[in-house]
Amino acid sequence: MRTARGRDGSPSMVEVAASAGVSVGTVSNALNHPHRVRPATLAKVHAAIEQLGFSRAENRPARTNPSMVQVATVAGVSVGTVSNALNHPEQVRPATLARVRAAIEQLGFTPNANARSLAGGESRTIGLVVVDLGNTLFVDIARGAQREAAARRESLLVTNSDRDDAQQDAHLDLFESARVRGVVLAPLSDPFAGIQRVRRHGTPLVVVNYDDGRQDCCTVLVDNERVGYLAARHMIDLGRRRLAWVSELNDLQPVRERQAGVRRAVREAGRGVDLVELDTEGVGENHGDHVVEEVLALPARRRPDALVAVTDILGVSVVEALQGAGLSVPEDIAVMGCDHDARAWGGAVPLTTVRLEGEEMGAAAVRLLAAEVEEGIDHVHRRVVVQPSLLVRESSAGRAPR
Amino acid sequence: MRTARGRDGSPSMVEVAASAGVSVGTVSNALNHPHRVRPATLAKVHAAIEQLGFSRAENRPARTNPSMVQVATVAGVSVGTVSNALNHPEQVRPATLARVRAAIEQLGFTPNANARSLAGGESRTIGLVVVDLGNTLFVDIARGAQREAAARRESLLVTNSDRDDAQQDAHLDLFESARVRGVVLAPLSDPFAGIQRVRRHGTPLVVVNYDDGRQDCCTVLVDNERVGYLAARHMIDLGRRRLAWVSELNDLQPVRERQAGVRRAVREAGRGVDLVELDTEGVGENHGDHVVEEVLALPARRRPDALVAVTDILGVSVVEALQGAGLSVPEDIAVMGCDHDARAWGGAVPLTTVRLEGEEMGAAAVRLLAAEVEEGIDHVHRRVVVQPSLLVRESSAGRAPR
DNA sequence: CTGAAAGCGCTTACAG
DNA sequence: CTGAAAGCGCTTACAG
Repeated sequence: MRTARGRDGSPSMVEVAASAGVSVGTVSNALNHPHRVRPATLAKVHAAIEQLGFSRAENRPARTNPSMVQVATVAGVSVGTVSNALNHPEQVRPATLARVRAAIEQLGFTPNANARSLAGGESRTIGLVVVDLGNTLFVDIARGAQREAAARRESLLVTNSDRDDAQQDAHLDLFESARVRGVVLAPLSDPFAGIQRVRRHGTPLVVVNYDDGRQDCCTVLVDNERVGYLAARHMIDLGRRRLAWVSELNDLQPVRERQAGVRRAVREAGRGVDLVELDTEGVGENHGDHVVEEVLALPARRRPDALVAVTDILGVSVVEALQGAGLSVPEDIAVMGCDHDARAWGGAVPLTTVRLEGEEMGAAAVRLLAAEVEEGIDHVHRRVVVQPSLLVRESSAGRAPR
Repeated sequence: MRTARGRDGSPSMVEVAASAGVSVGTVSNALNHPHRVRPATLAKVHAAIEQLGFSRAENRPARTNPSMVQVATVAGVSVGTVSNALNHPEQVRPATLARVRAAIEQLGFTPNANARSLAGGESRTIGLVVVDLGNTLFVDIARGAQREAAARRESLLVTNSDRDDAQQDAHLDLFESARVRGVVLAPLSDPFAGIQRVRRHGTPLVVVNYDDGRQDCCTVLVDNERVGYLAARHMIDLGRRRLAWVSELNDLQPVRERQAGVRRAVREAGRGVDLVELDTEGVGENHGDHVVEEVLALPARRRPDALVAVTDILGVSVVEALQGAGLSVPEDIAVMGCDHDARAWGGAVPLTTVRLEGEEMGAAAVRLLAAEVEEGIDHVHRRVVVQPSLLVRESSAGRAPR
């Protein structure tokens, strides 16, 4: 078993505690708040400290990183050569390189990125400000951005604005003051102000998942029209003929676009396929109930045989309400959602959905950022539209034969 | 409507596109890949560019942040005074302060945090390395850490190691090279190597959600024994008498501890309450089926009336399997999970669970880090155990009367 | 291939 | 209360 020793081999508090026959917490108190410890115990602890030669100073070394000057001294070269060994090793004689690397290893040298960025005038980190890490889509975006950044030998730093505009601004400023190479923003609402905030400094910026229609910066978007189209088309392909679009009727861009896609699929299908649009007055976990009442109130021949919900959360809610009313899914009514939201994965009937490909979105954002950095003054903002994909599960297609 | 103009009022590509009657993409192509654009269109775009006085250089200003020297010049003071205005405003005469602030505002000055950290020798950002952002617990931890950091006027930067030790190491090094004030690590597995990696530089470090038993650093832990105890105790309080512990039988610390808590609750309940322990051979989405078969195979008088699953994911799986077998939850058998995992929120029957209080854990970690920074050489590592709490929902208590 | 020196944008004693 | 100057730890031309 490894024992808990300081790097110089001095005993740790764990060993003191063991030797004194008390808990580590008691040792801590004995050192910091001796009045909280009974005199007898205090004596035992001090005896153990004495015996083991324990010293707090050795136990927790002061924070100190060796600098390039020290590396240079140990290696017997100049600071410039250490820098070259780090950044342009091909320009350094192999023997020298070896000496420098040995010194780096020996001292445990970790370059100071702040000094590096200051002197070199560039940073290799990208900042990602995300509206809600509780939503799977944004975790996927972060994952994809991370992957693409790593492939380009850049680091990704994430920040969660948690649906708060003030935090979002603070995080944009944070990355600006860190002089990151660029910022990816997945905003809560119209990011106009945020964009200005970043761009007035000329910092490259990519906005993800929000189309402000202005093209002030590069953008990565979901083709939401296609989300709706894929969903409705799937139901039609399964032979369903009376579709219902289940959504809150609001003006949010993604909602409108998905609805348009559903309508197009129904239109393309021609006669024989109908569409009814049902308002849930909300997209929360319980908003399925209301819609299901509406569905059941319809005369049998007009009752839909397929429900497409605007989100997975809503879709799950609808499935539950249907089952609660004694209907079976998908036999009586097929149901699906949109988003591929992990919070909807636990349902009684696995929900068919349209997946948004967050990882691809995150990766595309980092690629756009890299392009903007490379192209410099010649850069022209682009928009990338990531295509969603259908994910068929039981709520539409039924249980696969085993 | 706001129009998309550069900060100097020059026209944007959007306006060029509108004026030429083409899409923004076409303008982009006309500028960057003229051969892709038909000559007639090209002419229209160039005419519009001519007419509007559009210039790419103005459209995307080169990246340039004003420095304190420029602020000082505009304000008519020295650089040191600007610095004081920023960091020790109480030491600056009000009139001077106002001039400096006006200059900062006018120039859009954002201090360079790298230079600041280098000169001042300290940073106000904390790094959080998290094992899996897809798991709600860690998102909650990040949220709590963020909140506590903000309250202390520090920034939190998050990194997702995505269950990959190599990434975890890379992220620890990243934060080390950024000379952050301290690091919070929620590790995948035994973090011994990672801890050494950070601590050899004396960087403050707090480990969350992993008890390595060595006390080399401050730690924030869940009381997993109590997780199990609360769960079993809840079932017993509801009048259930034949409990089953449903879990993969493995040696993971949290699993062992939760099991111990369940046993203690049953023991305390005395005669009349039994416990059977069922092995799921996995904790995935489908591992409930196997256990339910086992349950149904038991003679009626030994069949459990309450199942406690080690995780929510498993709990949801168990509920589904029971319902699939025609049993009702909680009437025939009450079920609950542990973790309060958002991925289990969509189930047909809302799952009773024991919540891990991730936000509190994240906040506690930042507090420990702050204490370590303040106490310096006198710091002694502490461990904070965060108490879980019971969250009662339908799967154990049934539907609340409406 | 290597070294000496300037400079990145700040903060912090220290004078005044 | 304000300014001049040193220095944080690097990178980058420029000499040699």
